[in-house]
Amino acid sequence: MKPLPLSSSAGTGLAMRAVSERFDKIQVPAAYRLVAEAIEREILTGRLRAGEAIGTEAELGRQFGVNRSTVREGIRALEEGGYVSRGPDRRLYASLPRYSRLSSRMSRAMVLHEVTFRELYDATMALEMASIEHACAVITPEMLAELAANIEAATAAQDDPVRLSELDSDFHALLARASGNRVLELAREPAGLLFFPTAELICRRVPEGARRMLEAHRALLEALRARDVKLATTWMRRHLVDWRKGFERAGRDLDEPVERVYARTLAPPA
Amino acid sequence: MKPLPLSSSAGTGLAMRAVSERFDKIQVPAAYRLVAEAIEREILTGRLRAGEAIGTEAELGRQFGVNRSTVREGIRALEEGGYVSRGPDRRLYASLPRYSRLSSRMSRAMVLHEVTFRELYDATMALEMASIEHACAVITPEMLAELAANIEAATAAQDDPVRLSELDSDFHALLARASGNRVLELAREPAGLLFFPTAELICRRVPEGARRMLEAHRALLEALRARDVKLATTWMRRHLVDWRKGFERAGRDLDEPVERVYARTLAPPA
DNA sequence: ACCAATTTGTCCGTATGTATG
DNA sequence: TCATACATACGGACAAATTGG
Repeated sequence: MKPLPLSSSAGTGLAMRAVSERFDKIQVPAAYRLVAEAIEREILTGRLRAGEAIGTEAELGRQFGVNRSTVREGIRALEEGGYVSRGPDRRLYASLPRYSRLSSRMSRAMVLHEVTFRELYDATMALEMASIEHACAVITPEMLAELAANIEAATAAQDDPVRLSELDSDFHALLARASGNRVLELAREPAGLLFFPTAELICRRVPEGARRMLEAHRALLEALRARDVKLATTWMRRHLVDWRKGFERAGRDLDEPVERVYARTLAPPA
Repeated sequence: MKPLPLSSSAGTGLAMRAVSERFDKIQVPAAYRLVAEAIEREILTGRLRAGEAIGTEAELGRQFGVNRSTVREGIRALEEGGYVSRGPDRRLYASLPRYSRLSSRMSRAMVLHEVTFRELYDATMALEMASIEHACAVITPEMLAELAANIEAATAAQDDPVRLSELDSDFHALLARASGNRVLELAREPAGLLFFPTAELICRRVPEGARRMLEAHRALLEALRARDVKLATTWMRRHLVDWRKGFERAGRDLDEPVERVYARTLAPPA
């Protein structure tokens, strides 16, 4: 059994090479991969726009000069990547990879790599602070209304930990969206998908958990309304420190790795 | 041509449904997808560990009771997701999704969604500040040595913008790794893949660009050696503000969307 | 160094179910 | 209702690469 080269790959590819070997082993790309790359390239360059029909499998096979089975293999890869999808009529359409899909993949990868709650906590702290800071500057009345609706729903669901943790996730997702920064929104999502569901655990184990969470959310909303960055960031920090205290009071250790269990519940694979 | 439902999906799925329709349309999952999910589940739950052999296509077909072509389609999807990969012997092995793969896909998605350099800049600011802050606390002599080596290489390559921007990317990737927080490392990577390559442009257009970049990197390294958080964060902020000035002096506008061009050069779809 | 077995990559032909007109 | 077009899946076939004797 040969060890797979699972190169973690940070840093531009400077692969070590034995000096005795002058050339890399030549490898012919598989036909199905060439098909996939050709179609992907059309989308990446914009020649194929999202929503446009790709063509039938048979036609693609004819164009590429390969068998239909080969086309199908390429299609499967593209489908997984989110670059093509099937319409209601089962035909092929070009499509843009959806954020949510990518985020949940990242989350699952983090679970498999056994990241700890501490890593999750520290990263979330940085990302949520940035979100609220930017949101303060650019938040719209519509987003304020959505946040208020979220808080209202949470107030009504104070005794339902499951629902409450869902609403907590949503609240912070809304905040990120309110920041008007999609890069930030995207960056925080994978961690958020693992972090915020723990609110359920905390609400179950810590009596005042739900109350403190709601109190923080209300304060955050008020600070946003007043566009008071200082106040908002203070409350966000307090909110997250609260989470940490609750997590530990629930008998958990920050240095535990995130459980595999989450990987299953995450994103029912399409 | 029907509009594809590209649901952006923030907020827990509360899909609108016409009241007249009592049931969702029933849909049978495709066989190849069941194959893929079955194998993916084995890996997610840990029953199949990374590096373990999956079995031959023919054998899988026999076990699942489907045709080999169907197995192959499922394999293609899993391959794209990073859950299985081919060994040097072309056999199938379970595998963990690699960060770099996921990151570059995120980057490409951001390009396709036409995020702006401003979004990239603001997010990078937050993420790099957090990285350097944590790195200050936990950096190891080994990582300090790697950073020093990077700076040395950059000093030697002062007149080569391409090489210089590669080294800039690497420097910040190393910083993130030095933070000891893989969640943070992962969160910053997609933005980093788009942000730091712009150093090439800046070095070409702004005469003092390379010098200032190196100066900042050296100062960051010194601050890390001294474990001086205050100094380190100050320099990081200065470094990024410098980037912004350089970007604008190069005649670019922060509110431009990131070019499609990048999507092509990004991550040759291995 | 040669050979046999195994396995992948690709291709072909066909049957079936379903959606559209 | 019928006919067409298409995706899904199956079975079989062969060349090339790899492995193991």
